[in-house]
Amino acid sequence: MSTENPHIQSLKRAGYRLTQARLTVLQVLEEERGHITSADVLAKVERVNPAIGRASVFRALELFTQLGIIRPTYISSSVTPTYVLMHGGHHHHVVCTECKRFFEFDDCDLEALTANLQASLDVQIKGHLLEFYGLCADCHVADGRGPA
Amino acid sequence: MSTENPHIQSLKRAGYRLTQARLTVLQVLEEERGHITSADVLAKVERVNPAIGRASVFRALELFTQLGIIRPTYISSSVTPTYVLMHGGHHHHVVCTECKRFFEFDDCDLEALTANLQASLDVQIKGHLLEFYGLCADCHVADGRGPA
DNA sequence: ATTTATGCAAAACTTTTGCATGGGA
DNA sequence: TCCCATGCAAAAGTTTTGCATAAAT
Repeated sequence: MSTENPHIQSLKRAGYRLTQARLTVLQVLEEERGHITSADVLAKVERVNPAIGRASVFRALELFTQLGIIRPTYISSSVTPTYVLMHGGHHHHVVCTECKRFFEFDDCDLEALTANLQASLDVQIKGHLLEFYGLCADCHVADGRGPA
Repeated sequence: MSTENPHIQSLKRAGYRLTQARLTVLQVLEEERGHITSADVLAKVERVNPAIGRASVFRALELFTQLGIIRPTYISSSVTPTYVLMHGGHHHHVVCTECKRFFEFDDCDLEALTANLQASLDVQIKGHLLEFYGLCADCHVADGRGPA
């Protein structure tokens, strides 16, 4: 992870220090291709550098969220949040509500809507979250749902 | 909350019993116009009917999520999930990341994208969640962010 | 009548906080 | 050197589970 890394730039630009804890959390997030839970981040950070404390991991996740480097989302019915690294501001999912698997896509074509909302509500929009829910190919074959 | 309530219909149709706990949680969710945290649901349910236990509230939230009646999401940098009732499949927000206020809108124009995804991924899409994040008029006036 | 769903209370986790100390800038 | 950020460990929350009982159908 070089110093030219855009997320590291975000940290520096905002005046935060480039500490071992923050850099390691960022490294773990970048090694993860999709979503990752806080528990997984904790485990992987510990594996990379056991000297880093849990609290610092949570503090980094919170800071990164504030800075827009990651976005916490829900992809399952569970209560454990997952984090996604924001690359270029676009990262979306189609989540199967049955098996919880998800598919990613980047193209969302929301520029017009964004411009519209900014004008009508007088807000500065910095990002968005778009998720579709439904049944994946495997699950929409036979789906009789009911009480266990 | 009448028996014709579509969410109650969903429960019945799926073969689940219409219990006090479930109906009360649903009532609380319907009284809430926007997002609500589990803690708030717990508190409001307790206010309406103190005889209902916490566990049942969580069980209801999980069941409703499975049935697509509500959707857990993240709207702040915190780690507490919030739940939104899904009305008619369209209900969106612009959330101010600073003051957490949010604005609603219904028009999202995602039909083309939906059709596209269904075809390319072979999924049956049943709904979607779209949220924009940014700064509201009050908050984008003076915002110098940085280390405390 | 049959079961499903419940309430309770304890257990299991997860996340946050306070504070003395270390490490970036 | 300065003071931001850390690690530690305990506290504070939150969510889940097991089980006997209540209450929907």
